[in-house]
Amino acid sequence: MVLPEVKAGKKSEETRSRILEAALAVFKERGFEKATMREIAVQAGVATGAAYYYFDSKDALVMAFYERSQAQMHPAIEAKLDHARTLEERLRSIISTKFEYFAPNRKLLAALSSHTDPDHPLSPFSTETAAIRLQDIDSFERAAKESGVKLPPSVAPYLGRLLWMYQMGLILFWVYDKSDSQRKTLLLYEKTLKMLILTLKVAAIPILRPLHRIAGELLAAVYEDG
Amino acid sequence: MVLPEVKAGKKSEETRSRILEAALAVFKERGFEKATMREIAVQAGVATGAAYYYFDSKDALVMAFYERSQAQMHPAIEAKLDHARTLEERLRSIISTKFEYFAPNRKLLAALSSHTDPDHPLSPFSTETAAIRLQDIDSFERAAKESGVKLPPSVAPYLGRLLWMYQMGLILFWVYDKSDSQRKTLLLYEKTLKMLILTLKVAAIPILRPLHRIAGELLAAVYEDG
DNA sequence: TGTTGATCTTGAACGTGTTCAAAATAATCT
DNA sequence: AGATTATTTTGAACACGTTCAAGATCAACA
Repeated sequence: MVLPEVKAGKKSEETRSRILEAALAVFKERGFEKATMREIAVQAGVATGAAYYYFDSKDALVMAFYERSQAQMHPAIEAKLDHARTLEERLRSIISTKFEYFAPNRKLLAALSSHTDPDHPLSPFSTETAAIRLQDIDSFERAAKESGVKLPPSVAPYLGRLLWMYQMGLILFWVYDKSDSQRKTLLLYEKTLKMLILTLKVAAIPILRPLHRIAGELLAAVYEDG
Repeated sequence: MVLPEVKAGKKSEETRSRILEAALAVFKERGFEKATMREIAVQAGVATGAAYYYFDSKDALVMAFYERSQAQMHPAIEAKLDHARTLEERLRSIISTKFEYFAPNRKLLAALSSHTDPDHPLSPFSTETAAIRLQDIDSFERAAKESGVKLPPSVAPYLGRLLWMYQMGLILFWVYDKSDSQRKTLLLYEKTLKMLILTLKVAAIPILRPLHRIAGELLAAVYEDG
């Protein structure tokens, strides 16, 4: 018995993607929570159980969307990173790509960011989303490294993860931003990015040394194994 | 028709609290998600529907626990604030009280912090939890004000809310902290508190002026109405 | 082609949170 | 007390996500 996802089959693959498309359509119409598996199945022209033959759960449908998104975004991000110069430009390459790509499905993204529990499959911190997360963190690491930003060795190793966290916070804010056209998020994005760059610039002044030391100790301990 | 919560009745009040106690017991035994309303009702010696006569939903049971906790913690916190001197001591008064009080129910707290959606009743950002949140923010404001910390007027008005956010982050980390005895949280608490105090101390140096300006603009815009 | 085994499809059934009409009980009024 | 109203209690029923045994379809091979 071969797992359906792995199989190269044609008909099967078509049914699977018909179910996924139906799901995304129903999610868009009703929102994730109000969407029912029965309606998704009907929309896809299959029995309820069929959806579960191709996807483990309702959550798994969102996960499939997330994985597909990442597969499309990641190469685009890597390409943009090639042509960016400053750290600011690099960070913008990553973050803006995500905003633009997810914009049509901003509300569906809530299903992916609404869970803080690292054990929940859809949490940004779960093992299920680990592959995507690590890929993203890599991009941030590359952005930082190649832009030649200088940081004390006690915090430098964590910069990729910290920048990923920063971006996650922006996205979270965005998902629930009720201001027109999410203008508050745009503001948060612009201002915090400026602050970040500025902070890195002044980070080297001697009076901030003790802060670096404590931050380094903290990061080492918190990230020690997980 | 008088709402049952408002009524001063004796028998009724007793049933209500028996249901709440049963709920907390079952939550503790099975965890919030695996606990069923039917088991809670049985444990309380009532029919399933009775739980819904006294509480709007399963979530509402957690909310009742949260409100009861706050009713007990808030006076304790205010009292401790009377005897604290430095800002650090004041912040410790608030935060440590919460950790100590919630420790026996740490995992149940996950039901309260697992939702980032401000529209979810149990979210720390929801209108349902607003009363508790505002009370807490008041404590932080008082702590900051009375300790005479000097901040530029562009960011000073937001200090209470920012400190509340900081504490919320600590609690969130704590709830999911899998290290033995949550030692990572303790570390995060100690180090970040030191960093916070240190940051406020050096905040006045001229080179950081631009950061204050941007931060002020950001906070004003983000908090403009909500 | 007929047979066998893998793949796919079905829809009934389960346990869940929740609702609600009906019944039981308590409180109030005449 | 008796009647009337308000409060409390019940448990069956609903819609949901999910499971699964049974059947239908397809692929490979003799």
